Amino acid sequence: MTVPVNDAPRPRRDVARNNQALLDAAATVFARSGVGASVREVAGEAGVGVATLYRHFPSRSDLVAAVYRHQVEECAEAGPGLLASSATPYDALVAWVRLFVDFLGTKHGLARVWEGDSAGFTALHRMFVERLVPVLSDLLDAGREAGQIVAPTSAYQLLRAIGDLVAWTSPDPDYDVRASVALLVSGLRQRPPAL
Amino acid sequence: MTVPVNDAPRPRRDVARNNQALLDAAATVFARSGVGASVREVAGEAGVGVATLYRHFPSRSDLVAAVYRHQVEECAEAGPGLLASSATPYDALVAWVRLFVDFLGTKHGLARVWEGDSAGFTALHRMFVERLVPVLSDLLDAGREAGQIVAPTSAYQLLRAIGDLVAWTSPDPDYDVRASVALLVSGLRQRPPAL
Amino acid sequence: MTVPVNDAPRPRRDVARNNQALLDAAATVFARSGVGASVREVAGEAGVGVATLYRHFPSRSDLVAAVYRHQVEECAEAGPGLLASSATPYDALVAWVRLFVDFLGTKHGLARVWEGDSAGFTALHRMFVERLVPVLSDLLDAGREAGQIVAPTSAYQLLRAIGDLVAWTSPDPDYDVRASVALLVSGLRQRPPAL
Amino acid sequence: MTVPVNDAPRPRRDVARNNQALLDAAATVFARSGVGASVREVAGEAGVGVATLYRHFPSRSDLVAAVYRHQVEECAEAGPGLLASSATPYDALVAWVRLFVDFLGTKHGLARVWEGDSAGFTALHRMFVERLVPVLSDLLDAGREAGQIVAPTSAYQLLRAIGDLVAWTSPDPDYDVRASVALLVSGLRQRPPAL
DNA sequence: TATGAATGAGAGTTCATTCAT
DNA sequence: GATGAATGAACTCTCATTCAT
Repeated sequence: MTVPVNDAPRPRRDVARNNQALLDAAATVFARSGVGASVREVAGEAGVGVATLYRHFPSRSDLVAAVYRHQVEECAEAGPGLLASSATPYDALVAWVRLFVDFLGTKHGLARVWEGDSAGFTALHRMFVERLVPVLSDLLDAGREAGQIVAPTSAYQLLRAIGDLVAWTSPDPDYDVRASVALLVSGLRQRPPAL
Repeated sequence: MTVPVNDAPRPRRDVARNNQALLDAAATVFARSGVGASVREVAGEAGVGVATLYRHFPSRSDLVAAVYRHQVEECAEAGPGLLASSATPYDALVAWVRLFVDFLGTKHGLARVWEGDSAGFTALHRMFVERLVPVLSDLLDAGREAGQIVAPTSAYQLLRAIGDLVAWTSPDPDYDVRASVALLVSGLRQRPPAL
Repeated sequence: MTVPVNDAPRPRRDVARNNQALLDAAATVFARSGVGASVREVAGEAGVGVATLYRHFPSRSDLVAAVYRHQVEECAEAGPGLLASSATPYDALVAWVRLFVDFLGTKHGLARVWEGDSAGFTALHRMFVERLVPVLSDLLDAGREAGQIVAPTSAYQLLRAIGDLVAWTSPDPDYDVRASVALLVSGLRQRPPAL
Repeated sequence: MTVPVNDAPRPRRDVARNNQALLDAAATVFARSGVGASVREVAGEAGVGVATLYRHFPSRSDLVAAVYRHQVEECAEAGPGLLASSATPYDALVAWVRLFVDFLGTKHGLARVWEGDSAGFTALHRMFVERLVPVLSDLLDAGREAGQIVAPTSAYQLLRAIGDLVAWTSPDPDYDVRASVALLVSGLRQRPPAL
């Protein structure tokens, strides 16, 4: 009798190590030079050859998505809990947006997530839509049901607005991104003007 | 024999012509390919050599600023009139924002205006601050005096938020920039949540 | 305890299997993508790792030679028979050339056999010279003895000419390699012009 | 009255100089490393940057064609004269082939001219067909009319056969390309065997 | 003054070969 | 013995900017 313990042999030690090194390096480099950083810079930071980077992440899209996957997941998973533990749905929404802003806050150039696939952001774009939109949608629904939210804004629309606001963050002492996001969220409480 | 009548002689005819041709070309190209368009594309569109472009506008910053100067002026000048002709200061603010959004609407990649001088946007940045911030400031003050605006948002803060929202516009049928801006403006009517 | 019965123990079953798989794969791949095909393609076709390929055939030269060894042998062995069964030595020569052309016909890029070892063809080159030149030499001698061949062309010279003609075959509907070879062989029947 | 001396202003001195330097360099490098040599090698040999090479010759095809244009022209132009000055059409053919072989003789890797456009030889291929085929065709026709040539070989077919024979020339003391070509041409004098 | 050719660094990507597992 | 991940040099091509004409 044959007992296939595991179809896929466990990954080699060094492969896993490199993979992690690449993710760490990419995170560092992306934070430093923006998401458009050169592949060489990332590989160099990780201490591996460029081809190794290509082996692990065939397209830039894959790398970008991989780098942010964990954080996207955390964001997505936090939604229901916040809804349960907050005083009101609107409070939950605010709390979740805070989380999302914290996540995006340190990344440069992440606004380009929204540009179709022009720059290799398709995978991350999809992750955002697939994981985050439903979560935010639930929060908005709850807020609407409670009468706290009246603006007819879709989850995607709001997510993207926040994203655009936060993602191109540049160090400007006279500008407070979080205040802008707060303004935006605050706008949900009433009918917005026609523009 | 040459007699320099004047220290700053009026510019030669062809120089002026080239200058205008370059501005027109840049406007066209920026609208088509974004502000990051290649210098060759602009020079080619204007029908002049690249070096001519460099002579007229030593840095990209200068070119970008020159291209948008007129429109920035128009925006700035429209402020007082709107305040006078609108039913309420808030209405005037909304109307002015509409103008501003219209202005930014057709440019691609203008978000970079806010990135210090990283991509040569310093001059435009300064124009925005010098001409537009005071105008928007007046509008906000009026709204506040009328009790219509309560959020403690500075003119610069608001300008930049709108800019970030509008400028990275990519053709996404599921996203409506103006709706996001409306949300933001609507948020001015009450105290925003702490974030 | 290990008792080495034999200095050269017969190869392990799987080793032999891999060897054959590699040869088959190489034949397939060479026919499809040319002799310059990537090592990964060959290894992949064989279903083994690249390093296995390198173990079996340390240099590309070895692989190429091994792949064509059988066919070279067949060609070599057919010579005497043709001489015996053909009406005239010249007919035998033509028949043998046909065989040789058939052999080369399906391989791409085999002209490089003649480039010293630049691309790893030394081993195959040697096989050609050692096995085929004598056979062709006999055919030429017979033809000469019968008075059918008068051009002072050596076997190596002729072999190589045919090889160059046939081997760089590219799919060109306006070109018929066999016709060129026929022309060449036909030239043997008289003194060629000085060139 | 306007007298347009020349619509296109005469090329700048340095441009012409660079152009020539590039052609010379390419000729040198092609002779040394083959036609597949890297663009950097050519640019380096010419003492210019790679981009300069790209400006002058946008595709490899253009460079290759330019390098050999003069010689192709000479070959083409020599045809009629040879026909007039030779004792017989066949002698003229032989003389012309000699010229052609001289031309191809020093180039490495020129066999690839015949590979469709796979490697950037399209332009040269076209030159060969357009300029040389008609010339060779006339020679063959004359030979046929004189009864000296009987093989039903087209000019293109013959040109290509010679090309394949000559072009992959590698330094092999035991092999004489010219002898092979002589054999081929000699074959034209009678019906070739079926192959 | 206007031109566009020259520059050279840097981008992404591929591949034969080696080496740790 | 077999594996396939890692390597790093090589490739083509592009661009903002400078400089000779």
